[in-house]
Amino acid sequence: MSQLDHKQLWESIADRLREEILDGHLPAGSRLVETDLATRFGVSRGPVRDALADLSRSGLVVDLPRRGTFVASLREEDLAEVYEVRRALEEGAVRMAVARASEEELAEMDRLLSATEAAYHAGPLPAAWEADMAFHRICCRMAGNGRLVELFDQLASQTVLLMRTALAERASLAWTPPVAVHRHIADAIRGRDAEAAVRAVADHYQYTEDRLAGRAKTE
Amino acid sequence: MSQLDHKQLWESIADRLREEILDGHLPAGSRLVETDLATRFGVSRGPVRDALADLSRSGLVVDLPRRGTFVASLREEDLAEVYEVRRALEEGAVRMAVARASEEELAEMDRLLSATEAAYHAGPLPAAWEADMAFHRICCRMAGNGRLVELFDQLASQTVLLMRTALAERASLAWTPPVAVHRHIADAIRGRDAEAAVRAVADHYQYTEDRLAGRAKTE
DNA sequence: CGAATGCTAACTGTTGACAATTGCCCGTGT
DNA sequence: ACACGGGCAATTGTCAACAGTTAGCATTCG
Repeated sequence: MSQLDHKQLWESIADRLREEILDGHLPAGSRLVETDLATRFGVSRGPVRDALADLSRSGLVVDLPRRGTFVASLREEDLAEVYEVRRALEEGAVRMAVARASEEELAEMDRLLSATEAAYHAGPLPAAWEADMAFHRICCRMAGNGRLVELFDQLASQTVLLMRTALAERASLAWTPPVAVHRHIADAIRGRDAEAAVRAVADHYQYTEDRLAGRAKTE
Repeated sequence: MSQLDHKQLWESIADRLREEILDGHLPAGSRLVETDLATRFGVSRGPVRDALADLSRSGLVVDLPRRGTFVASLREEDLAEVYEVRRALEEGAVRMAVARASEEELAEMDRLLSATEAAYHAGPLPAAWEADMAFHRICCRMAGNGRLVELFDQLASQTVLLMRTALAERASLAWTPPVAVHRHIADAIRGRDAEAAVRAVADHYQYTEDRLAGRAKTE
């Protein structure tokens, strides 16, 4: 594992920035000045530019030419877009997972499912959301399609940022992960029932979208 | 439209490189030396790096750290991956398109459909493939989801590169766009029948995958 | 007093150069 | 003849500097 520790400089920077954005340390709309970041990380502007380009690809920052890069401030229509694409992706993912999931992966899925329930009952919501996302991720990984996982990860980070910014504006958006629905998905995959799995994912997202739309209206 | 003609330098370079890769002028596996490209385009290495990073995001080139960037040489398993993700994405896309497609977009779709048939009957296959891809693209655009279109475009360029490299190795992979299946999809969208549209897309990709798998076996 | 214009400061896009690492080639030893 | 090791060229990663552009502010004119 000598080729793996050779992490490119801009990757480390991107990781740290991503972390600071997702944990709210860098609020949405913040301006990211290349020079400042360069001095802060003790490097030149080159790697910083690369890191920002990567974050821009992930949709965590927006890059206005000649004007600078800012932490993305995603709106509710973005939330809807992200969820729509995630639904399409995950419906396909579980169909593939039904055909390919290994026993180890199924066990891992069960473990994450229990973790979600535990976090849900324990109380602190952020932990539950993290577990929720991990469950969705394993669903995509079980599809055995690297490109699909990559796209999901992009959408996942956007979801996290979205939840944070949306939540900062309106606490009423807070939600609890639907563990019961997750279990439907898990059961369908374990039972190798493709149609049921797809339907379970569709229900899941239908529920989520309805919920968000409902909240938006009641506000 | 004074802000649109200010195309970033690296964008123009990326466009030209993408073109040369997709039309086969730069064969798969070619080494792309930053210095050479810089002198060739009359710019510095900076914009070239940005352009290569963008192409790397699209999956058209692979970037080995400290070793260089090469035109991606995609294999048959990559083809399978790309088609799987495209299927998932487009199934979702047509479901949204059924709910949102405007009359103008439907007309555009019909136009592209006719163009595909015309190109198919005219003879030159590359033109037919181009029309085929344009049809798929309008299906995604009708979904009214910018992120989805972006992801589709990435997968589309990979598909083109893939078809070219695969075809160079084995001429037996040549195929003709299934215009009849396209018409099924178009009819379902125009008829606002979501389930039929999804089924039509699924059939389309099932057909394509079977065909590719069959060819691979008979060879 | 408001709006338009010119100035200033700051930041990005781009450039050229330096340093570090990699792969290759050749010589040497077995 | 072949494997191994050292030196060399080539190429990337990184850095510092320059020039163009943009936003903000003061000034001036109507």
